[in-house]
Amino acid sequence: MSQIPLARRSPIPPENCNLARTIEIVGDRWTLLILRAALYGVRRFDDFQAELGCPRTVLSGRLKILVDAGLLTRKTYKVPGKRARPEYVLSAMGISLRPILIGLTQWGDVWLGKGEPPPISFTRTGSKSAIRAAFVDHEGREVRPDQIRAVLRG
Amino acid sequence: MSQIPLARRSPIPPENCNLARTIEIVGDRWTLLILRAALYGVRRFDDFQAELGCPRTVLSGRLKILVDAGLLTRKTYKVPGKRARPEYVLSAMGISLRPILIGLTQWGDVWLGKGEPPPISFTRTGSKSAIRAAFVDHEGREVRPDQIRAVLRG
DNA sequence: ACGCTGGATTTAGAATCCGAACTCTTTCAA
DNA sequence: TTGAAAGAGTTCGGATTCTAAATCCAGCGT
Repeated sequence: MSQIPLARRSPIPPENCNLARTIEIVGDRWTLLILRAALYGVRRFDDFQAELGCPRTVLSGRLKILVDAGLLTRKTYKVPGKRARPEYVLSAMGISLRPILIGLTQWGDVWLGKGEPPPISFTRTGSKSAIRAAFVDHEGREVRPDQIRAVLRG
Repeated sequence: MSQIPLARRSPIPPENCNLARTIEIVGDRWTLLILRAALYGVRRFDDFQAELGCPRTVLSGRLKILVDAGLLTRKTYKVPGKRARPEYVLSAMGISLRPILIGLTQWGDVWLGKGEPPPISFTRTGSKSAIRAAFVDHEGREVRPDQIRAVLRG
């Protein structure tokens, strides 16, 4: 079934791979859920907390990490008649994770959705048919998974 | 900068979302690295361990989770003159995560690669130019990020 | 019988997680 | 002027989970 030939080691040690550095940042339960919420427009501490139901200590720590890493920007907002408060807004760096989050969602729809239609799907503006995360070449044409080749630098 | 309008909650509670179920499985440091190695062809316990440098207890537990979830299949291999051993081979379910791993890698290349060219890149078979993660419509044509709309079921 | 090898569990200590309560500051209302 | 409310955290034990290292176990070759 698997077309992947046996290997004892990967061609690139994980710690040299940018994937590992990425996982350092987003590779945990809460962080990905925080980013999901942020992509839907959630920005405030208590809103994140109500959304995730995670301990406030953990949320506070994760937000700090995401700000330090540059995925979130800490700004100040002020509702008239209320005191100024911080809000956590996605940076371009954070927004660019959107295809991956949607890709993960769609993977879950396919493999974990128990026959039910997915609760949320994505379309092009003004169209009805669904879009999906995929790979494209430099001209914007889809590259199917079996056409993908890895190329080592060297 | 952010075009995302403020929201107090996401339109779908995380626990109903297939993304959350996905994150339950792959949302930790080691699991994603295990899948990375598996996609490169690593299959055996000690090879995974040497590759990741993670505690054997953790590896053993994670492999069990991935087998139970259906991403890995536990098979038996036998080198003549040695005893039979289990090996952990990606199922179709596991292999279909490859685009996401590649997407994460490329995200890291862009945002975390310190000016260096990425150690590994991806192309279409027989081509030289790089591919990238994006969205496509049902005909395989790219949809730009600002054209994406989320549609709720109901 | 003995050691080797690869897969996996045991153990003890460190780090992390969790929930609940508490702090701090400004604003509004009595 | 006193006090309650709101939002964003921090503090605090106790429960999990992680880590590293040692150990166990089964079959193979000698």
